[in-house]
Amino acid sequence: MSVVDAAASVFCREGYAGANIDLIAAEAGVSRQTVYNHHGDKEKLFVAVVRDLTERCNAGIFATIATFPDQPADLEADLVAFAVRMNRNCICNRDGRFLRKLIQAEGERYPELFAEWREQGPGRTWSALAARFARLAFAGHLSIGDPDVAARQFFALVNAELQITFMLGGVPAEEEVLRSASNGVRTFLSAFAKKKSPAGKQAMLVHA
Amino acid sequence: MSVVDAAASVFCREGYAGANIDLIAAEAGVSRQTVYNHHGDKEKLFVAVVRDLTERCNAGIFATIATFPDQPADLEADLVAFAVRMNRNCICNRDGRFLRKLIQAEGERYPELFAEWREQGPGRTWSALAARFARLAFAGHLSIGDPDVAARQFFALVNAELQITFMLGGVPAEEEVLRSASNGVRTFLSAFAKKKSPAGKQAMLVHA
DNA sequence: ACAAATTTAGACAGTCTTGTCCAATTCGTC
DNA sequence: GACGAATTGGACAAGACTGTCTAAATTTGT
Repeated sequence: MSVVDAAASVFCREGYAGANIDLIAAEAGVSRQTVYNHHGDKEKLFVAVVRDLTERCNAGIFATIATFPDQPADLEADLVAFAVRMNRNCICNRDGRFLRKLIQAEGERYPELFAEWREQGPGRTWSALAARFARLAFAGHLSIGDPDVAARQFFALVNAELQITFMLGGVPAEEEVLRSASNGVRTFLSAFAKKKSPAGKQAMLVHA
Repeated sequence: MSVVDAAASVFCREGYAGANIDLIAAEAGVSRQTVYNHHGDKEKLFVAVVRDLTERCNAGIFATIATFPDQPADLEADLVAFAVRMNRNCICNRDGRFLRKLIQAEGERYPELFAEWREQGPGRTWSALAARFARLAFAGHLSIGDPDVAARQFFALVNAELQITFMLGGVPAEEEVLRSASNGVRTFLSAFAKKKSPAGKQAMLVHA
């Protein structure tokens, strides 16, 4: 395991103040001196950890958004599958859990660092996701007022039942993720499903 | 400020490991020795802080749930007002923010303590809230499948736009809270509003 | 006003951590 | 195999923190 990875693990488990460099070095399988050679001091190492996690998480999120169902065969099933993918690959995986915890625990102590995360991360991923929902709406699959609001509500709904597990740093079981996503998507579609008014146009666009 | 209140503040700001007793004593306006006389050691003090916050937060949440609109004059407006009350009095206030942060940061280190919180807190408040939604549905105001799911989704929706602010430990502005609640309730009612099939019964029950 | 209880300031030992220095060893590359 | 670069282990000083102790000061109840 690389030094940065080991540091991420220890910073998350022990907090910034509680993390000690000896433990990080041991977990990385290198000597303490090597840690200092590579990263200067504890604070620089921490910054490197957050930047690394941010980058990897963003890459994962964008890759997953690329799998958003633009031409859904079965809209409900496709959205559930998308939500589960997002959870598994971005939210519940190692990087996602670590980054979330570091933001929550140390965000206030490093305003500029986490402002950077906010721009690079949520600032970009939310609009990308909103754009996909806007496209679904434009194609006649959904009836959406504000795509940004819809994207945030989609996310909130499919994670609604996992909040407490996330709070305690746990990893929800596969079936919990699926259940939360299924319930969330059902409610989401109840609220945003295309009204059946111009049924012909809807059916046409579905198969366009 | 009491010792426990000062300790809550410092534990939240600095993390458990980073919190030092001198600072807590200074913030509480007492000597360090008094802190030790009252609470034994750092770990006992931390446990006292979490129990205190849990108790106060639960009291606030139950008090707010008691204001749930059972006989709504204007269902949408009443639910928005309820959500705003819940946010202001339980989620965004000092105790709520502190307890959330301590759970996120130290939950894994004290499994039994936070298991206790989970039983006393979410375990009871969620069913209380679900019961109120079940009552609304029974009275014909909503069309709900599973009240527990609906309660969690309601909560998720009205907080959907505040997640990032919460993550960074900030306090959303009053207008943000209102906007998130309004958007959330609108979507919630789009999904769960009573279908207009037995309109007579619905109207009758509304004024019963 | 007096006695008991509590609080206070300060000193203290013991432990831990950070970050540096250095000599010896290992590694990568030619 | 040889040479330069990187890594290692260990020692080290400086500082911080916890938890204890004690004697003096202050508050409290009566």
